[in-house]
Amino acid sequence: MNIGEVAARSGLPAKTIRYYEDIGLIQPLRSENGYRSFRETDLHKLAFLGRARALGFSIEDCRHLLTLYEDRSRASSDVKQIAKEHLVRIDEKLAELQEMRATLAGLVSACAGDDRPDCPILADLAAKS
Amino acid sequence: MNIGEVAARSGLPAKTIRYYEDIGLIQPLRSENGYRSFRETDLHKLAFLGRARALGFSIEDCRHLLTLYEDRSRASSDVKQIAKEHLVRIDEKLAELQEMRATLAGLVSACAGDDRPDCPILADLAAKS
DNA sequence: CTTGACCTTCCATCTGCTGGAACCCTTATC
DNA sequence: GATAAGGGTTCCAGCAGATGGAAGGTCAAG
Repeated sequence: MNIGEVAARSGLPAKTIRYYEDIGLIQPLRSENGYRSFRETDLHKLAFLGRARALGFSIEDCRHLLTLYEDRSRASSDVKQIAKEHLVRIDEKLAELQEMRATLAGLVSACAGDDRPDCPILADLAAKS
Repeated sequence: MNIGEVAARSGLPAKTIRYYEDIGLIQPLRSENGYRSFRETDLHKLAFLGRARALGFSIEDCRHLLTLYEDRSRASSDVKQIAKEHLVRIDEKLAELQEMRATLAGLVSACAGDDRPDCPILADLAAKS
Protein backbone atom coordinates (compact mmCIF):
# COMPACT_ATOMS: atom_id res chain seq x y z
CA MET A 1 0.00 0.00 0.00
CA ASN A 2 1.29 3.47 -0.87
CA ILE A 3 0.84 6.47 1.34
CA GLY A 4 -2.12 7.84 -0.62
CA GLU A 5 -4.20 4.76 -0.06
CA VAL A 6 -3.24 4.60 3.61
CA ALA A 7 -4.18 8.25 3.99
CA ALA A 8 -7.57 7.61 2.43
CA ARG A 9 -8.22 4.49 4.51
CA SER A 10 -6.97 5.87 7.81
CA GLY A 11 -8.42 9.32 7.38
CA LEU A 12 -5.05 10.88 8.24
CA PRO A 13 -3.30 13.31 5.86
CA ALA A 14 -0.21 11.90 4.14
CA LYS A 15 1.84 14.66 5.78
CA THR A 16 0.76 13.47 9.19
CA ILE A 17 1.59 9.88 8.36
CA ARG A 18 5.12 10.88 7.29
CA TYR A 19 5.41 12.86 10.48
CA TYR A 20 4.35 9.84 12.54
CA GLU A 21 7.06 7.83 10.86
CA ASP A 22 9.57 10.61 11.56
CA ILE A 23 8.84 10.50 15.26
CA GLY A 24 8.93 6.73 15.31
CA LEU A 25 5.27 5.87 15.85
CA ILE A 26 5.20 3.65 12.77
CA GLN A 27 7.88 1.89 10.71
CA PRO A 28 6.56 1.20 7.23
CA LEU A 29 8.71 -0.76 4.81
CA ARG A 30 10.17 0.70 1.64
CA SER A 31 9.65 -0.43 -1.94
CA GLU A 32 12.48 -0.62 -4.47
CA ASN A 33 11.57 2.81 -5.79
CA GLY A 34 11.86 4.38 -2.36
CA TYR A 35 8.16 4.65 -1.77
CA ARG A 36 6.85 3.78 1.67
CA SER A 37 5.17 0.38 1.63
CA PHE A 38 2.51 0.01 4.31
CA ARG A 39 1.28 -3.28 5.68
CA GLU A 40 -2.18 -3.84 7.13
CA THR A 41 -0.69 -3.61 10.60
CA ASP A 42 0.64 -0.15 9.79
CA LEU A 43 -2.81 0.88 8.70
CA HIS A 44 -4.27 -0.49 11.92
CA LYS A 45 -1.75 1.43 13.97
CA LEU A 46 -2.53 4.63 12.11
CA ALA A 47 -6.25 4.17 12.65
CA PHE A 48 -5.51 3.51 16.32
CA LEU A 49 -3.47 6.69 16.47
CA GLY A 50 -6.17 8.69 14.75
CA ARG A 51 -8.73 7.61 17.31
CA ALA A 52 -6.44 8.14 20.27
CA ARG A 53 -5.56 11.62 19.01
CA ALA A 54 -9.26 12.37 18.50
CA LEU A 55 -9.73 11.58 22.17
CA GLY A 56 -7.09 14.17 22.90
CA PHE A 57 -4.28 11.84 23.97
CA SER A 58 -0.86 13.43 23.51
CA ILE A 59 1.62 11.94 21.09
CA GLU A 60 3.61 10.55 24.00
CA ASP A 61 0.47 8.99 25.46
CA CYS A 62 -0.24 7.51 22.03
CA ARG A 63 3.26 6.07 21.85
CA HIS A 64 2.73 4.48 25.23
CA LEU A 65 -0.74 3.21 24.33
CA LEU A 66 0.58 1.71 21.11
CA THR A 67 3.25 -0.12 23.06
CA LEU A 68 0.65 -1.47 25.44
CA TYR A 69 -1.58 -2.32 22.49
CA GLU A 70 1.19 -4.44 21.01
CA ASP A 71 2.11 -6.06 24.29
CA ARG A 72 -0.29 -8.98 24.54
CA SER A 73 0.60 -9.44 28.19
CA ARG A 74 0.02 -5.88 29.35
CA ALA A 75 -2.09 -5.22 32.40
CA SER A 76 -5.28 -3.30 31.72
CA SER A 77 -4.48 -1.22 34.78
CA ASP A 78 -1.58 0.36 32.87
CA VAL A 79 -3.91 1.50 30.13
CA LYS A 80 -6.55 2.63 32.57
CA GLN A 81 -3.99 4.71 34.41
CA ILE A 82 -3.07 6.66 31.29
CA ALA A 83 -6.70 7.17 30.42
CA LYS A 84 -7.57 8.32 33.91
CA GLU A 85 -4.76 10.85 33.97
CA HIS A 86 -5.91 12.14 30.63
CA LEU A 87 -9.45 12.39 31.96
CA VAL A 88 -8.17 14.55 34.81
CA ARG A 89 -6.46 16.86 32.35
CA ILE A 90 -9.62 17.10 30.30
CA ASP A 91 -11.61 17.96 33.41
CA GLU A 92 -9.14 20.67 34.33
CA LYS A 93 -9.30 22.12 30.87
CA LEU A 94 -13.10 21.96 30.95
CA ALA A 95 -13.26 23.78 34.27
CA GLU A 96 -10.93 26.44 32.97
CA LEU A 97 -12.91 26.94 29.79
CA GLN A 98 -16.19 27.01 31.67
CA GLU A 99 -14.94 29.73 33.92
CA MET A 100 -13.68 31.73 30.95
CA ARG A 101 -17.01 31.26 29.27
CA ALA A 102 -18.98 32.44 32.28
CA THR A 103 -16.88 35.57 32.71
CA LEU A 104 -16.89 36.38 29.04
CA ALA A 105 -20.61 35.74 28.61
CA GLY A 106 -21.30 38.11 31.52
CA LEU A 107 -19.18 40.81 29.94
CA VAL A 108 -20.69 40.34 26.51
CA SER A 109 -24.22 40.65 27.81
CA ALA A 110 -23.26 43.73 29.82
CA CYS A 111 -21.92 45.48 26.73
CA ALA A 112 -24.39 47.57 24.77
CA GLY A 113 -22.55 46.89 21.52
CA ASP A 114 -23.58 50.12 19.89
CA ASP A 115 -21.61 53.04 18.49
CA ARG A 116 -20.87 54.61 21.85
CA PRO A 117 -17.42 54.12 23.33
CA ASP A 118 -18.49 52.94 26.80
CA CYS A 119 -17.60 49.28 27.06
CA PRO A 120 -17.78 47.09 30.16
CA ILE A 121 -15.59 44.51 28.47
CA LEU A 122 -12.67 46.88 28.09
CA ALA A 123 -13.36 48.38 31.50
CA ASP A 124 -13.09 44.96 33.06
CA LEU A 125 -9.90 44.06 31.21
CA ALA A 126 -8.37 47.41 32.12
CA ALA A 127 -9.03 47.39 35.82
CA LYS A 128 -10.15 44.23 37.44
CA SER A 129 -10.03 45.17 41.11
CA MET B 1 10.45 50.65 36.53
CA ASN B 2 12.65 47.73 35.57
CA ILE B 3 11.33 44.50 34.17
CA GLY B 4 11.51 42.64 37.47
CA GLU B 5 9.15 45.03 39.20
CA VAL B 6 6.78 45.05 36.24
CA ALA B 7 6.80 41.27 36.22
CA ALA B 8 5.95 41.20 39.92
CA ARG B 9 3.22 43.82 39.61
CA SER B 10 1.64 42.48 36.42
CA GLY B 11 1.96 38.84 37.31
CA LEU B 12 3.56 38.09 33.95
CA PRO B 13 7.00 36.44 33.71
CA ALA B 14 9.79 38.73 32.52
CA LYS B 15 10.30 36.39 29.57
CA THR B 16 6.73 36.93 28.50
CA ILE B 17 7.03 40.69 28.83
CA ARG B 18 10.11 40.72 26.61
CA TYR B 19 8.24 38.55 24.15
CA TYR B 20 5.30 40.97 24.14
CA GLU B 21 7.71 43.76 23.33
CA ASP B 22 9.24 41.65 20.56
CA ILE B 23 5.89 41.19 18.88
CA GLY B 24 5.01 44.83 19.31
CA LEU B 25 2.31 44.71 21.95
CA ILE B 26 4.17 47.16 24.19
CA GLN B 27 6.94 49.71 23.59
CA PRO B 28 8.76 50.41 26.86
CA LEU B 29 11.46 53.08 26.92
CA ARG B 30 15.12 52.29 27.52
CA SER B 31 17.38 53.60 30.25
CA GLU B 32 20.96 54.74 29.61
CA ASN B 33 22.26 51.35 30.66
CA GLY B 34 20.10 49.56 28.12
CA TYR B 35 17.56 48.32 30.63
CA ARG B 36 13.89 48.53 29.69
CA SER B 37 12.19 51.39 31.47
CA PHE B 38 8.47 50.84 31.96
CA ARG B 39 5.92 53.58 32.57
CA GLU B 40 2.68 53.09 34.46
CA THR B 41 0.85 52.90 31.14
CA ASP B 42 3.06 49.98 30.10
CA LEU B 43 2.17 48.24 33.32
CA HIS B 44 -1.52 48.86 32.70
CA LYS B 45 -1.25 47.46 29.23
CA LEU B 46 0.52 44.36 30.51
CA ALA B 47 -2.13 43.82 33.17
CA PHE B 48 -4.76 44.26 30.47
CA LEU B 49 -2.96 41.69 28.32
CA GLY B 50 -2.69 39.28 31.20
CA ARG B 51 -6.41 39.40 31.82
CA ALA B 52 -7.32 39.17 28.16
CA ARG B 53 -5.02 36.17 27.74
CA ALA B 54 -6.52 34.59 30.86
CA LEU B 55 -9.89 34.83 29.12
CA GLY B 56 -8.34 32.93 26.25
CA PHE B 57 -8.16 35.75 23.70
CA SER B 58 -5.50 35.13 21.08
CA ILE B 59 -2.51 37.44 20.82
CA GLU B 60 -4.01 38.97 17.67
CA ASP B 61 -7.30 39.53 19.49
CA CYS B 62 -5.33 41.13 22.31
CA ARG B 63 -3.55 43.41 19.89
CA HIS B 64 -6.89 44.45 18.48
CA LEU B 65 -8.44 44.92 21.93
CA LEU B 66 -5.49 47.03 23.05
CA THR B 67 -5.94 49.28 20.03
CA LEU B 68 -9.62 49.68 20.82
CA TYR B 69 -8.76 50.24 24.47
CA GLU B 70 -6.52 53.12 23.50
CA ASP B 71 -8.96 54.58 21.03
CA ARG B 72 -11.23 56.74 23.16
CA SER B 73 -13.72 57.03 20.32
CA ARG B 74 -14.09 53.33 19.56
CA ALA B 75 -17.57 51.85 19.28
CA SER B 76 -18.39 49.27 21.93
CA SER B 77 -19.86 47.12 19.15
CA ASP B 78 -16.35 46.54 17.83
CA VAL B 79 -15.25 45.16 21.16
CA LYS B 80 -18.41 43.15 21.61
CA GLN B 81 -17.94 41.60 18.19
CA ILE B 82 -14.48 40.27 19.08
CA ALA B 83 -15.73 38.97 22.40
CA LYS B 84 -18.72 37.25 20.83
CA GLU B 85 -16.57 35.51 18.25
CA HIS B 86 -14.28 34.34 21.00
CA LEU B 87 -17.26 33.07 22.94
CA VAL B 88 -18.27 30.98 19.94
CA ARG B 89 -14.78 29.46 19.78
CA ILE B 90 -14.90 28.70 23.47
CA ASP B 91 -18.25 26.99 23.05
CA GLU B 92 -16.93 24.90 20.20
CA LYS B 93 -13.93 23.87 22.25
CA LEU B 94 -16.17 23.08 25.21
CA ALA B 95 -18.42 20.88 23.09
CA GLU B 96 -15.40 19.04 21.70
CA LEU B 97 -13.91 18.46 25.14
CA GLN B 98 -17.23 17.37 26.58
CA GLU B 99 -17.61 14.77 23.89
CA MET B 100 -14.07 13.52 24.46
CA ARG B 101 -14.75 13.39 28.15
CA ALA B 102 -17.94 11.40 27.74
CA THR B 103 -16.31 8.82 25.48
CA LEU B 104 -13.22 8.52 27.61
CA ALA B 105 -15.16 8.30 30.88
CA GLY B 106 -17.23 5.48 29.41
CA LEU B 107 -14.12 3.58 28.39
CA VAL B 108 -12.40 4.14 31.71
CA SER B 109 -15.34 2.85 33.67
CA ALA B 110 -15.62 -0.18 31.38
CA CYS B 111 -11.99 -1.13 32.03
CA ALA B 112 -11.33 -3.44 34.91
CA GLY B 113 -7.92 -1.93 35.49
CA ASP B 114 -6.41 -5.06 36.94
CA ASP B 115 -3.46 -7.21 35.92
CA ARG B 116 -5.30 -9.00 33.14
CA PRO B 117 -4.63 -7.93 29.57
CA ASP B 118 -8.26 -7.50 28.46
CA CYS B 119 -8.87 -3.83 27.99
CA PRO B 120 -11.97 -2.19 26.50
CA ILE B 121 -10.02 1.04 26.06
CA LEU B 122 -7.47 -0.52 23.74
CA ALA B 123 -10.18 -2.58 22.09
CA ASP B 124 -12.10 0.56 21.28
CA LEU B 125 -9.07 2.41 19.95
CA ALA B 126 -8.08 -0.59 17.86
CA ALA B 127 -11.36 -1.26 16.15
CA LYS B 128 -14.08 1.28 16.39
CA SER B 129 -16.65 -0.05 13.96
C1' DC C 1 37.37 43.81 44.58
C1' DT C 2 34.28 40.40 44.54
C1' DT C 3 29.80 38.47 45.03
C1' DG C 4 25.15 38.10 43.78
C1' DA C 5 21.07 39.84 41.94
C1' DC C 6 19.63 42.05 38.31
C1' DC C 7 19.48 43.01 33.39
C1' DT C 8 20.68 42.23 28.19
C1' DT C 9 20.58 39.48 23.59
C1' DC C 10 20.26 35.45 20.92
C1' DC C 11 19.27 30.86 19.85
C1' DA C 12 16.95 26.50 20.76
C1' DT C 13 12.99 23.98 22.24
C1' DC C 14 8.21 22.61 23.09
C1' DT C 15 3.37 20.42 20.52
C1' DG C 16 1.57 18.61 16.38
C1' DC C 17 1.47 19.24 12.54
C1' DT C 18 1.15 21.92 7.74
C1' DG C 19 2.82 24.28 3.44
C1' DG C 20 5.88 24.64 -0.15
C1' DA C 21 9.95 23.94 -3.08
C1' DA C 22 12.50 20.94 -5.80
C1' DC C 23 12.88 16.72 -7.38
C1' DC C 24 11.96 11.40 -8.72
C1' DC C 25 8.62 7.47 -10.40
C1' DT C 26 4.86 5.60 -13.15
C1' DT C 27 1.53 5.41 -16.56
C1' DA C 28 -0.99 7.02 -20.46
C1' DT C 29 -1.27 9.55 -24.52
C1' DC C 30 0.32 11.81 -28.74
C1' DG D 1 10.38 9.20 -27.83
C1' DA D 2 8.51 13.38 -25.63
C1' DT D 3 5.43 14.90 -22.39
C1' DA D 4 2.00 15.66 -19.01
C1' DA D 5 -0.65 14.20 -15.02
C1' DG D 6 -0.66 12.42 -10.77
C1' DG D 7 1.58 9.77 -7.64
C1' DG D 8 5.74 9.70 -4.53
C1' DT D 9 10.33 11.64 -2.03
C1' DT D 10 13.23 14.92 1.01
C1' DC D 11 14.13 19.04 3.40
C1' DC D 12 13.28 23.52 5.30
C1' DA D 13 10.20 27.00 7.21
C1' DG D 14 6.42 28.39 9.91
C1' DC D 15 2.13 28.47 12.99
C1' DA D 16 0.91 29.89 18.56
C1' DG D 17 2.79 31.45 22.60
C1' DA D 18 5.79 31.24 25.05
C1' DT D 19 9.94 29.10 27.85
C1' DG D 20 14.89 27.61 28.91
C1' DG D 21 19.52 28.45 28.79
C1' DA D 22 24.03 30.39 27.53
C1' DA D 23 27.04 34.24 27.48
C1' DG D 24 27.67 38.46 29.01
C1' DG D 25 26.79 43.63 30.88
C1' DT D 26 25.33 46.51 35.29
C1' DC D 27 24.80 47.75 39.89
C1' DA D 28 24.66 47.91 45.00
C1' DA D 29 26.44 45.83 49.21
C1' DG D 30 30.11 44.06 52.04
